[in-house]
Amino acid sequence: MATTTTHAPAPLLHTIVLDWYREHARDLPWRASDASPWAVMVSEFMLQQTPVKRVLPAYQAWLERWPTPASLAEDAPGEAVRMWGRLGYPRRALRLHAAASAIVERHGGEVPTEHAELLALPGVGEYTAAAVASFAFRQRHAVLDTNVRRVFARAVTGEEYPAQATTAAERRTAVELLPDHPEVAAQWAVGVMELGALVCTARSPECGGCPLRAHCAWDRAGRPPYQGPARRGQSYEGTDRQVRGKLLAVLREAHGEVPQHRLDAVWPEPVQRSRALDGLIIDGLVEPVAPGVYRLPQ
DNA sequence: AAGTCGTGGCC
DNA sequence: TGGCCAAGACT
Repeated sequence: MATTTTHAPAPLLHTIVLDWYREHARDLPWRASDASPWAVMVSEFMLQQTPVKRVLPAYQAWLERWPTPASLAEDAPGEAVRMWGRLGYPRRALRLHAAASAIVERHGGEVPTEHAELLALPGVGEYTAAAVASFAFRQRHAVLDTNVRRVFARAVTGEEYPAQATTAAERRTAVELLPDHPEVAAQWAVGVMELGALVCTARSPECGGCPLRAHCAWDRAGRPPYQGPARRGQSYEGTDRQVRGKLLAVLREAHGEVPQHRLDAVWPEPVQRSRALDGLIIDGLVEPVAPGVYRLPQ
């Protein structure tokens, strides 16, 4: 099947994005030339669904305490959960700790360089494996995060937002547009992401400052609003997630064992409270030490 | 494959 | 105000 190319020649797009990135890229610590692969991996875990601004201080503190996978693996998983603080989705802390252990066990303490090996680590999915391989090891991979998907949806497909789940067509676009040379591909990947983060944003894109405007299908079509199915929201008030958050906050700040009554105090409804606590235990975020006594996992 | 999983900031 | 969104992974 022949590939239909409706966008500008790829090499032109590459030049535009690389030039724009060189001029406008944020100075983020995990992009520094001396950032280790481990540092890049830590940043990617933290950036899964958490904004850059909130990640920055946590990232610095984390790497000061655990500058290598081995140093984290030697500590208790509960310490990782505590250091995670209020970044949200604390299972990521547990998975990062498990990934560090796997790196020690399977890779001699060095972050693996192969995409497949990265993908096999706990908490590392398609995106994170590609991101670490690209950003830390300067390899050629299609890096499809929410920013890149949005830029492609607009510039290539002419739609305001991508579909809920990543489609095969999106992967084809990403691969088709990937520069041949690995180092150029790595710069392209981070450049498109940055463009999505700073200019081609979800709510109020600044098309006036977009280097791709002349080549953007969505802009050419008059920037029609999103037509697809309603994107499901993330309700939070009154959910188990909220209760879990409150319970875990108590355990994080306790530095030791916590009696039942202190957990009971955070949520009045006993059935939901109990269900939330059970969920935390099942997830390994909380450890029961005796009847009615809990702590972070050791 | 649609749901679940935290937290905070923005308009 | 409250819904929407933020470098996803997992089941």
